[in-house]
Amino acid sequence: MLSNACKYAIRSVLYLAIHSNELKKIGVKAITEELETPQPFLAKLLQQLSRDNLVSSTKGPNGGFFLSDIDKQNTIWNVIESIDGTDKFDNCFLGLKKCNGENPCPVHFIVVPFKETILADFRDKTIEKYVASMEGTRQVITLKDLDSF
Amino acid sequence: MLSNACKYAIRSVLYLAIHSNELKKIGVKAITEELETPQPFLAKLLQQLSRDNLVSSTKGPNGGFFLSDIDKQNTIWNVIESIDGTDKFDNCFLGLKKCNGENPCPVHFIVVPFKETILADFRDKTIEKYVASMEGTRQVITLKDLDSF
DNA sequence: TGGAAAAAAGACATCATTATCTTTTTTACT
DNA sequence: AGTAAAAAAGATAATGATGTCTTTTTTCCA
Ligand code: FES
Ligand code: FES
Repeated sequence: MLSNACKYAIRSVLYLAIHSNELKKIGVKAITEELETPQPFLAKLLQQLSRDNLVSSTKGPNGGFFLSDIDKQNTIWNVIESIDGTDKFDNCFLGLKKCNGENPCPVHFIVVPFKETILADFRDKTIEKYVASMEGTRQVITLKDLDSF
Repeated sequence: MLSNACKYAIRSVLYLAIHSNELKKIGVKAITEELETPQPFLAKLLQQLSRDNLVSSTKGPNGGFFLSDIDKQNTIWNVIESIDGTDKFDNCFLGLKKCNGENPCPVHFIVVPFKETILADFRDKTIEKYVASMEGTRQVITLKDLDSF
């Protein structure tokens, strides 16, 4: 469904939402250590997210990445748009040209409710709200931050 | 989720289940035209399925692929095992090392019910039953076979 | 003002998936 | 027996995703 790149990106954004702010920036190195992702690869992804104004960054000593309050008003969906594009969400699970209820493949009516649920989650919640709801249910984005809340 | 290869394979098997039998074999060319898949690529996949006894075939004039009654007792899950392997079904949707309810990622409780539903569908229904239930609900595996039932 | 820290940018390398091409084997039919 | 049809097998190519390396730019701080 999502590429590795996109998974890394989403977890990075959530990580930054939880652990960073304008006053506490985090370097690529620290992020990759936490998320256990390849370092230069994640750097590229963060550059991309930065270009699309989904994360903020400053160069130089004590620089690093962080999420501003404005950044936190974006959604996971925006991250997916930036890294993977969202086309694939329209594809049929079994590879039919079109996914629709008129000519449904055998798993269509299993897949669509799932897709709608997760899509609503990604599209309608801001990063800020996303993180808030994670705290409530003790969900994690890295095994290392089990005790972060 | 599934690779293109696996999607092609699943649709081929279902296609053969519907349209072929010991007396009516179908060549690669005809199948690829129906399913709109790359011809030599699908040939490879059918070879693989044949090696794993998921489809039957005969060489020579009037030869081709078909599903025997025994073949129809297999499942979609067997096809996935043969082409993609089933490891990825255990992976976390957001790329965590492990997917489990103790350290769930933010979408874990959305993904798991879907996975269980579709997995049950793939694992517990024989191809034969699968096709039978398709007929009931007018589901398709190619836009071309809308009028096949 | 010089040096170091960090992101940004660009070029390059590796790998798996996807796809094609060619040759061989089997088999039916004349 | 000879020929043609079809799958089987093996070699090769193209593509995109993944990952790395090097250089440049920006910025802080001493
Ligand atoms: S038609 Fe296949 S998932 Fe909708
Ligand atoms: S932990 Fe992510 S899907 Fe289960």
